[in-house]
Amino acid sequence: MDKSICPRFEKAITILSQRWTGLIIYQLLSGPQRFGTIESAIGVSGRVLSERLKDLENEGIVKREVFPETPVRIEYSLTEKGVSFEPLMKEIEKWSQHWLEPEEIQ
Amino acid sequence: MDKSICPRFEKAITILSQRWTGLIIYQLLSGPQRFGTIESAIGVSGRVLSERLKDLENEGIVKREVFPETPVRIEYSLTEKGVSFEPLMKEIEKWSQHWLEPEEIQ
DNA sequence: TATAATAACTTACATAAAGTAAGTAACTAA
DNA sequence: TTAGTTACTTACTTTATGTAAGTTATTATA
Repeated sequence: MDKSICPRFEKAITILSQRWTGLIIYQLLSGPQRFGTIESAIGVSGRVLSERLKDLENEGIVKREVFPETPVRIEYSLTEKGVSFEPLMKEIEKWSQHWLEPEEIQ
Repeated sequence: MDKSICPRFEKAITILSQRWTGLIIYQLLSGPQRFGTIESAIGVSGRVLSERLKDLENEGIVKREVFPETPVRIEYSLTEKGVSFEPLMKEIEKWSQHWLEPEEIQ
């Protein structure tokens, strides 16, 4: 190995390269959401979603808030650091609209 | 499932969420490179690199060129579609420099 | 009082993806 | 004839993810 890649860049792309992470952040950009909503919106399994949300919380990207109602309501939302992914997501959107044809997907 | 996410966006983020894909594209942005160079630059295993390069060729993102020297030289480079990832990579770089501290990385 | 419902997980197990290291092909140099 | 070089491929192991059932906590319903 001979890695000359900036470690900060590498860390960032490692976060985004984790399966589901990008979609979770993208989904939360539309506002705070519950576990089950994210799960069905992006089609991730509960097992992995649970794992990812913990990781993202540890990274300071996602915030978890408990509302002691019945049944309990838990909302996930983006921190400032999480919201800062917006320009990047816009770039992905822009790229996809320019370079991907609807018919050639899948 | 209830997916209301734009399929083009989803496809784009699926490409980027594949482990190593982003780093391979980033690495090739600095110019055409050989298999072994990419392998050691980003630290991916040959087995997976081989797989990813084929995928990226099929997506029209990477181009493979054979030079019949001895030993044979094969160069991988980005197509126009591949180069178009540059602004996106710049955004990742920008984000990482703003939001990641060097000391907190691994 | 017992049962059911709901949300957010967690656990156990199965399948898929990625890592490791040895092997192959094609060619030249020693 | 043997060794070296590059770009892979193959067989096998380890890790990640998917699936589906189970758990916890709380209230509503029969």
